[in-house]
Amino acid sequence: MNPFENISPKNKEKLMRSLEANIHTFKSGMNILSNANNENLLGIIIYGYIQIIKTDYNGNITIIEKLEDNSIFGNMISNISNNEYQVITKEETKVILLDYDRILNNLKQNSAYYQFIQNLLKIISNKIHEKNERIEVLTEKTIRNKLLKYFDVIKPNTYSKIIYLPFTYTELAEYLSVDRSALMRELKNLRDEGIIETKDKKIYLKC
Amino acid sequence: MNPFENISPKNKEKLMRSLEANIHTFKSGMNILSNANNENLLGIIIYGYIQIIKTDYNGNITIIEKLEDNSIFGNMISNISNNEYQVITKEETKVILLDYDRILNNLKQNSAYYQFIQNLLKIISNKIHEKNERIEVLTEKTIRNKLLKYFDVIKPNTYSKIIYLPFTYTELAEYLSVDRSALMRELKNLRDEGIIETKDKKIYLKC
DNA sequence: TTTCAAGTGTTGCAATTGCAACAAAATAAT
DNA sequence: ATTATTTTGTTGCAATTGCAACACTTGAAA
Repeated sequence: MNPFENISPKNKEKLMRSLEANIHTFKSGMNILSNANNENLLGIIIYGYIQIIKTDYNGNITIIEKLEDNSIFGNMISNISNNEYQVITKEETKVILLDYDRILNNLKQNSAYYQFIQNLLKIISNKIHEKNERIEVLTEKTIRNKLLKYFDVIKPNTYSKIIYLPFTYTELAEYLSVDRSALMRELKNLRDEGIIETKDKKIYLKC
Repeated sequence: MNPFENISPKNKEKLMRSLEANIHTFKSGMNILSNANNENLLGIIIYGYIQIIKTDYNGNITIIEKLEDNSIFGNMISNISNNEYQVITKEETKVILLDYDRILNNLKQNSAYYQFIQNLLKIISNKIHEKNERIEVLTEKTIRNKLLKYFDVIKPNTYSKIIYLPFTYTELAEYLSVDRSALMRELKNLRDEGIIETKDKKIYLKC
């Protein structure tokens, strides 16, 4: 969803000026926000592709989020409050950078501003929902149960039997936070036991 | 934080009327929202105590969230979209029930409404932050790393060496989604290796 | 004060998982 | 079209974990 939904281009410009927005274009491979750790930022991607990654003490990299056009990110919204996290452009990316506190405490109360706040609320509510789903999956104790819960969570409705993975299997292992080879093994077990069938990234639930 | 911060009692009443709020008082042990699964609800606790619990197919109960005065809950915000989840009062509890879609699409744009939206945004941002922290912890692969990451996440600042657990160890095992006895064993290992010291629910980090 | 429920602490054992190290297949880049 | 890189698929083995079954302690309720 676009954070500027139902806001005219003219009003958007005015709003951005009153919130003192900074617009930047970054080349691919740049580390955004590296020098802005103490500010409370909200970023909006106009176009491009960004990954929020985490580098732990061993140097292992985990992709936390992948963000495209119209996505929002920021200290409050994504987990980039400490320096293990980095916001990296993966191609040329244009972003609007806003001061989150200024958004929350803005005094100029016009309709474009309020529409903007409403839109943010919708987008963030949706983010919470996604995070709850991930927690639900991660809370399962075995890889098998993580997988089945994941299938359950992403299938379009209760009665769906077919799932199209939005991930590679490597990425799925990252999302479930399990070893990739162990994930492949468990998928094989599920196949052998006739619980699922797989064809590339298409999965049939047989129960 | 109170969702009605900076809103006068008078304006609060007016706002609640325009949003067609329902105010209910529930006795202890009631299952709120049991009959409202298809509506998109936002609840605000005026006073009382509520738990969001999850009952899985084996009948195991997990406490997802504990909510007290001024807390908010709802399909969009907490993960109560499917019927495995229940919102249970644990003592007499008074709540305001609002239609979330009505909040988001409200047309009566007055300052109390916008203050309310701003407050919700702050509260929800904070919730996201908490969920990100839980995901960070759950993503660690071993119990040891989950524990150390948890200590790192809840300690008041980078240089703190003392942690006061806000949980019983039983609840901590639930939060980390690991077997309780395995958690106790790992705590013992950490103690034996001189990495931590424990005294009831106080933990000293020795590194 | 006694009784009951909840939390803590421990252990052996089996099951699950991560790790390492491959080869083969599929994609992307030159 | 060829090369390089990423992804998939597999396996043995060691390490970690969950489970079950205890006893003991603490705290709340009767």
